Amino acid sequence: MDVFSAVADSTRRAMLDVLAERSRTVTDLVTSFPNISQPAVSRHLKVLKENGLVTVQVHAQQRIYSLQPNGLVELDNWISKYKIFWSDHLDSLEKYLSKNKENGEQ
Amino acid sequence: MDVFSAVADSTRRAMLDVLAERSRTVTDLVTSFPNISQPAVSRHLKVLKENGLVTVQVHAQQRIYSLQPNGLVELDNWISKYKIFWSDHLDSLEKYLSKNKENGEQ
DNA sequence: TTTGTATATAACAATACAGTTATATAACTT
DNA sequence: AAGTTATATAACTGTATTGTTATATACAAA
Repeated sequence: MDVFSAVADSTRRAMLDVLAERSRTVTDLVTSFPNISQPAVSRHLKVLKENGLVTVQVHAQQRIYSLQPNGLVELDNWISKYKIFWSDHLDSLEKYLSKNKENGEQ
Repeated sequence: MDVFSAVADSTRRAMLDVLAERSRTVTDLVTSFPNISQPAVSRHLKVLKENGLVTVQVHAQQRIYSLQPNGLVELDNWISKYKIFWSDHLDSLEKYLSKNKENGEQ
């Protein structure tokens, strides 16, 4: 599975959100996601790890998962190829902003 | 299906690449993707359209598909939430670049 | 050294998804 | 009008993915 599919799952994206607050053990995450079982959480974490989205620190029996940017950078690089296609939109935004500035409107 | 799943499919990403070169009819795209059938192409285009990744212009019996940035902007916005997590990496890149500049490389 | 805690993996079921062929729709051509 | 071209949709199939429960592993605690 690649990083695109890794973030395609909404549960995994929610897990990234939780990990963005702070690092968590698997048990912490199981508590944060009462809808799904512990094995399901572990497997999601495996996918996230395999795609450079989280790292693990071993701490006795606990595994502490942390957000890692690598996978997201890969996604960002992919998107950047297409950014030229929304320069028009940005231009429009710039025009809109400068026009309103002239008019004294926020 | 959301925009994350829309770009999770490698064929759809390849279609975006082809459309990034220039707008195409469905038949053009079918030619560009000899591995898959015309109905498969049409369904991929439907997914891309539903997620703001392409637009369609009707031209007689032909449909001309063009890349549209909306869906990609949505993805970019999502990623931007996490960009703070790779500021360290960017710092490293800056250091790397400035170091090589000093050394007269590249 | 037995019991408990934390996590991962195996095996399986249900669902989602991408592919196919066949067919429908709609516009152009003759 | 009849045939052709361009695209979409329907129905179906195979595979992938997510979830489950049961179990294995590995360390900690008593």
